[in-house]
Amino acid sequence: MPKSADCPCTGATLTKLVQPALLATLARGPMYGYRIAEELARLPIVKGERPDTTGLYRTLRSMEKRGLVVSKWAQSKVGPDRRLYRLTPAGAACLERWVQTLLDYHRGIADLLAKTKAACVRLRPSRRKGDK
Amino acid sequence: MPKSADCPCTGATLTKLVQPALLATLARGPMYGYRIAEELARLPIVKGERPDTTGLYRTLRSMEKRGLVVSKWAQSKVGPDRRLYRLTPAGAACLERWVQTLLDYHRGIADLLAKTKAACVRLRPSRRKGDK
DNA sequence: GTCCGCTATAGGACGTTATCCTATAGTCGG
DNA sequence: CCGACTATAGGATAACGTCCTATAGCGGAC
Repeated sequence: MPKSADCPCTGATLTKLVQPALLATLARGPMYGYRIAEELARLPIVKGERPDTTGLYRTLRSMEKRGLVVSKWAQSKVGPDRRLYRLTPAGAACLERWVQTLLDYHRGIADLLAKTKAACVRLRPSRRKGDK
Repeated sequence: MPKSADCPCTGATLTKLVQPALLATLARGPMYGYRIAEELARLPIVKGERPDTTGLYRTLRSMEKRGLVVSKWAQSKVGPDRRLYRLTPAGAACLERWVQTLLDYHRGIADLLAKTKAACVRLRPSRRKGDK
């Protein structure tokens, strides 16, 4: 997704499904990177393994540069300071655009799935006539 | 998706949804790049615009290197020669694995969509009490 | 008290992927 | 002959993902 002019929420690319997940998570209130990683790990889409933190932090920074989130340092009682991220109105608007994009993906993948299944059936007339 | 050891059909990444589309298209019979591009342009997932041909040709080459397809030159009566691609058994197996992966994506996106919608509702108590 | 592990953020390096621009070459119609 | 369409492909660059490493606070084990 070269051209960074348009947000991924326009559906320009399928990568970065992390972004809507991230925005949706931040919509529940301000949060910091490490915690967000834990939250994202629970999503079925990333199933289990916690996302690479380096990538996540970089994504957050780039989203801040694009005005979708803002951050400020906050103290912690149990460890090092945290960079607390908060959704901006632009981020909320972006999240709303994601709804349509995700609907498109959902339909598109359903279509692709149907075509893939059909292709598989066509490819394996393995067990034919008396197939039980 | 560094590690090229595992095929995208394992669900390692969301990029390259072109690949199942491509495999499903080739499952209907041998075809060449330019024509595949036309076919892909009809899919709802890429909606309208024909995919970048450079990327498509490179994807085909990499898939050949991975043994999913094989190619041979074929003459054309209406233009320059074409590189005809054909699915291999490995490619067919890959296509079958894609079914489960696409199912996972389908469910994952549905989940993400639900969470995104819920987040949007939470974010806009805009019109509240008497909202008509 | 020191080492180890957990929390928390981040840079460097590298490989992969996507896309823009350009090059090539055959065919056909005006 | 030149432009449009067909057909494939390299170069360059941007974007993205991930591995490795660095820093630093905190708490428990030994």
